[in-house]
Amino acid sequence: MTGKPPTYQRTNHVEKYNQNMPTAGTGGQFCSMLDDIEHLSEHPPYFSEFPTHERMNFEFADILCDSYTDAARSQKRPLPSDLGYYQDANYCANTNKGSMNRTCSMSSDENQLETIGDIHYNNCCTNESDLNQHSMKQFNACNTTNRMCNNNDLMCNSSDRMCNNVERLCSTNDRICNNPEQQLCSNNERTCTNANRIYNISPPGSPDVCRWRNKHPENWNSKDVLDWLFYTAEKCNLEFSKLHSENFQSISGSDLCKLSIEDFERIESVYGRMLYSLFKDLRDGLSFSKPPDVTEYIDLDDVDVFENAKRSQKTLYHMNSDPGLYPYNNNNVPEIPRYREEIKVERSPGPYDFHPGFRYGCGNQPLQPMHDFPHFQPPHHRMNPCSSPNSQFIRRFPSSMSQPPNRCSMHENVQAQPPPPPIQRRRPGRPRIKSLPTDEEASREKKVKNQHLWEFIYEVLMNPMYNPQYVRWENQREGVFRFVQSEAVAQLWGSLKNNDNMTYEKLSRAMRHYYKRGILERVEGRRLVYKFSRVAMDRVREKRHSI
DNA sequence: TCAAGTTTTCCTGTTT
DNA sequence: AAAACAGGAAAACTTG
Repeated sequence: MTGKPPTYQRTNHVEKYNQNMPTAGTGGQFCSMLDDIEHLSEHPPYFSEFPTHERMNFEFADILCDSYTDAARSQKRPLPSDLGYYQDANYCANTNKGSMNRTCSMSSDENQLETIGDIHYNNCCTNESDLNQHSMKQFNACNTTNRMCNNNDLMCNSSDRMCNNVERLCSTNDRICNNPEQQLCSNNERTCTNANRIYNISPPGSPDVCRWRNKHPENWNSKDVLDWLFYTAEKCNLEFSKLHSENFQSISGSDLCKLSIEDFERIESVYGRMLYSLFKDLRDGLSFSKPPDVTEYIDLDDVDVFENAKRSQKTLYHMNSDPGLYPYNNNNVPEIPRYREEIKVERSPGPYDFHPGFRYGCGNQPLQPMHDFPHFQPPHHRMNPCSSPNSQFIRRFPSSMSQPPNRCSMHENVQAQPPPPPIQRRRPGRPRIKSLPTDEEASREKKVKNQHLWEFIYEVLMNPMYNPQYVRWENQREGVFRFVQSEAVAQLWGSLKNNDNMTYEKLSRAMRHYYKRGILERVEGRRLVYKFSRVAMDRVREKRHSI
């Protein structure tokens, strides 16, 4: 790699992003950037313009490279020889933030530029000397603590902007509390303007991902364990690529409490010791008060969004001023966490909550009209058993996850449950749809059902809301990916197909059909790992370009 | 209406 | 022991 990058010049859209950054959630940022793709296609992709979120940078880099390359080709503009330079700058930052060891390679070779958006799993400069060597310090140099870039012109000083994804989403509660109307309005404007790329479902970063904070680890379910793991990984800047999160997938909190440090090291060879130390603090060093009653459902017909937000102000945690469970001291070492006093949580949508006609924004900003988002329209007849056409309830727990014993108890006041019917074996094959949809519904569902499973999986992989929490690339260039929360992905797929009964077992069966059809290739000896064939990768890229 | 393609469901057995 | 994998069979569903 030779040559000196041209001087960076701030452009208007950067200003715009920076204005948006403090309050927009991940989806909002991502969509806002996509809005500007047209502009960016006219300019070399200066990835260092996109601070704060390495995953988003990474996904976005793929799109930007393709977009810019395509635009340059179509207009017969020469591709800059230093295009890859900026990518390297970007990925150095990513690596130093502890996210992923990956970089784009740079080449003036035509074929290389053809796939400039691909990811090469080469070595990436990981320290300041490497950056100096590449003369990129002025652009996006990272300091040795792997936490900050030193380009003040580009980076946001606001703690809001610098916070990681989990922090941002968790603190949304507080933002809503601080200024609910302004916040909700601005989020409405910003969030997910590109329906083709962002799903209309509640993000995994909704306040439920912090639910583990509310209870002793002994009472965590397997989802809480994963939420804690990802929170800790983000907080401590662990490298997701090295984190064996799948080994925690089926572990409950009580099981986790029983594990020794050796067990932790066995199931998580890289960070096991550190995780054990942090978990031990949670397990032994804290006191918890038993949470009071939790409202399971809320009747949306009676909800005024702003009133709901104001009401939440009285009940939700004040996380904005919360330094986090693992506040950092001057040495960037997590300190012993402290829990806040338990406060009633009136309602917080779960990561897999769906609601016909509304979708969730970021964090606890729950309700937004969904008319503009046909891509992931939740099906109308996928309703909670408690619901009725005029009274719709948000389901708090996904069907595949741990559920409260009585879904309807809040509204039915703990009625006695009838004895369970005798287990009957259903006939094999797909059951018939119970009710015929309306024309409108049929049209919408038709669009949704046009998407094949493998395309859905790819979209999820490209969505920073779900990657790496639900799925993640093992090697994006080769199309190798891994399920992190397999049942959660199955839930997403099931909701898309109006199928409450979808499980990973069934989803994986459908995936295995792809082996014969050449869409997927086997990855021997690795659980939950699949690989897109070259053909599939090419097809899905074509499709994305055509959007 | 039909055929082909796709997905879902159930199943048994194997591997990790 | 449990989860994941493998793949056959049958049925439901979509699309052209």
